[in-house]
Amino acid sequence: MNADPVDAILAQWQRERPDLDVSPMGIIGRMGRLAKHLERSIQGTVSDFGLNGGEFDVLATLRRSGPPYQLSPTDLFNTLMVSSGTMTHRIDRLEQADLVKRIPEPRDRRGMLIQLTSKGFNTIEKAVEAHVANGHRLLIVLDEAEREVLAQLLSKLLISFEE
Amino acid sequence: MNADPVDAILAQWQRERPDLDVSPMGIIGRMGRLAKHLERSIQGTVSDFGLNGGEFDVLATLRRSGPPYQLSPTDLFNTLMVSSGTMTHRIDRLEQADLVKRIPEPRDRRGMLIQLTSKGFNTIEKAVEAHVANGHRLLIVLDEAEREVLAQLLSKLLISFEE
DNA sequence: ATTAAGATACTTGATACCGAGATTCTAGCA
DNA sequence: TGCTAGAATCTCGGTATCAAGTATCTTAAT
Repeated sequence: MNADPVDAILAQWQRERPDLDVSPMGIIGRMGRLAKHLERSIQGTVSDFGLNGGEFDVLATLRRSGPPYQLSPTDLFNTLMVSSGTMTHRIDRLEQADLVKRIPEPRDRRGMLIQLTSKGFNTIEKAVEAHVANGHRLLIVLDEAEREVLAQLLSKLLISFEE
Repeated sequence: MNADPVDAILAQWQRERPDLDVSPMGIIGRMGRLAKHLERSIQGTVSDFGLNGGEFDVLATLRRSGPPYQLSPTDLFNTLMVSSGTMTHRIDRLEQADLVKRIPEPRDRRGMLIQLTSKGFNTIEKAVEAHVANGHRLLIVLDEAEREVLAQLLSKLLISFEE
């Protein structure tokens, strides 16, 4: 049973504040650190394709939505949990790189649709493959059963937030 | 077996790219979303004490290190996984708010030690209590056994990153 | 004592993000 | 029809972050 940095943190709290049950930090702290590690690994993978993590997320969201590979900015920032201002900025950069284009929403003149260009499609196609391969590599330390249990527990927790 | 947003994402990929095994995204995607939710919840909790998430982390790290509640900036940014520039900025703000003070490291004139002030100590004492209470609330959907399993799996994964 | 190598902290410049506000438009109701 | 509430997008100002570079200092070897 190896120790990780969070075990040391919990031990410190136990010593300093024995009156507190800090066990939630065992989960929350690990989740925070893991998310940082994962984000850095993703960043490193997709930078080979000229993308950063946020840009990758936008392209991937459009790609997996299926033909004609277009979504509204509102759909995109709701899906990706960022502000509208952040999404405008991301779209600006992706449009400059000719990876997406803005087209007017025919049924609502306020709205826009963001569509993958063919260059964007080809880019995300390769980037996703690299991302998935990287994902398998990152999770190599967990066997199939452990991954299943972990995904299930994370899902349960996630549902409690998303309602 | 309720569904979460990530299940929908996996189903989309299955439809669009049946050649790819995107199962790692089931864990990585959930972890990313959960980390965002957790970060926002923490932010909301500690803002009652005039802190943001990063400032809370610094004060908590000093507090749990025990008397005399002082660490070097290098220890702090290594522990918290941020750059030295970020840590300089955080310390600047905390020092302005009279929550920490910089004192010269006696044995190394390059170095500084960051020490909790009594105001900083009192602030983090209350903030940690609120943070811990919030943590229990966030994890309420998991029973004791589930939390144990989750912490264990996260730890296993974390260790694979931190070596 | 001198020098070289490495450690430490800070500074700077660029980037990404958020929140609030401005603009434009739709939809529903009187 | 005319009006109002709200939606969709973008703009703007402020802040947090990182990476790279600078200055200072210690340590160890000569």
